[in-house]
Amino acid sequence: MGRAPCCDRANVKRGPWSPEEDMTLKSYLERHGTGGNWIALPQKAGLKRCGKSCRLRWLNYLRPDIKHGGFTEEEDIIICTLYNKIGSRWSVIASQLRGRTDNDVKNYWNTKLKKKMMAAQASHYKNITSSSSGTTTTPNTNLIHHTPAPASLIIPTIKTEIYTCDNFLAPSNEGPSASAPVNPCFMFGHNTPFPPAGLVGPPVLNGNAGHYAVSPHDDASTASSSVTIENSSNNYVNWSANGPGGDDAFFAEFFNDNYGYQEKTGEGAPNQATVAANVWITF
DNA sequence: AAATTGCGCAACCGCATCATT
DNA sequence: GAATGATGCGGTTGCGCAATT
Repeated sequence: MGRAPCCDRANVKRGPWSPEEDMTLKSYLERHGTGGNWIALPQKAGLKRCGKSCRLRWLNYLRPDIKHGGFTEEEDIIICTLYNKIGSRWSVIASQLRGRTDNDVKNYWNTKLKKKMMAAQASHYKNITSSSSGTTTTPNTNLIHHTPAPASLIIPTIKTEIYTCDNFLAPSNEGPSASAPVNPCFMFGHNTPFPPAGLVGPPVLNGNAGHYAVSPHDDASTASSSVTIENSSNNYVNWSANGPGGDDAFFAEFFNDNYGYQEKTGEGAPNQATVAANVWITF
């Protein structure tokens, strides 16, 4: 047996609210407040509506200081950022935007912003592929895209993903695994197309170590370089290049040339490049 | 001009969580 | 601790309008 409905559907009005109903509800709430009980409110206010419907109407439409439409670029960024971070928790996202309701943000995302973001992604990907050598390559959906993000829509990705060198195992060696982290097919996998579309290379993989990235100048038999991409509020790329022939300079140059990362200078930040803008990652 | 399609938005539904008894 | 009721939330639906055919 299902749960009993919150109100008698046969005796409540449904569908769009009339201006008279709006006025009745608004004036009642302004005079008495909710009284802590939405279920009893419609009867007290003289409305033939379900309490839940009254609550929704008030929160999404009648409440003072509600804004409708006209989302700004700044709001777009906040929504995208938070959606990346926490997913579809619209009430939390809406709470960060003055005058916006969860319903409004949800509708805006589903009807406009999602498409806008996807179009921006597609455009950015197209730019990358069109600037490559002209050979046709299969789009790599795990490719990591880097700045600059499309000027019209910067998508700050807050999702924290830390990849260590072990995440770059070659598909041919390891095969897909449900529990394995997403292989970004960066530039260190065995038998993965390299360079990825639009990028130049090649660093080569140390075949013995299997998991490690090494520069073309490293001694592949002994070097054990690794790269960590930390994509969070303190976006940066880390690398280490240990062992004989380990080539820090190569990685510094590689990230600078291909992604616009600027190597940090000074003590305390060796082997680390800060990202000039936000990192944009497609999974 | 009429029919069709697509879009935006308000509202509804049902489940999850919280509060009270 | 269990049962019950109220509230909050996210997914979905359906209507009205505009654009397109």
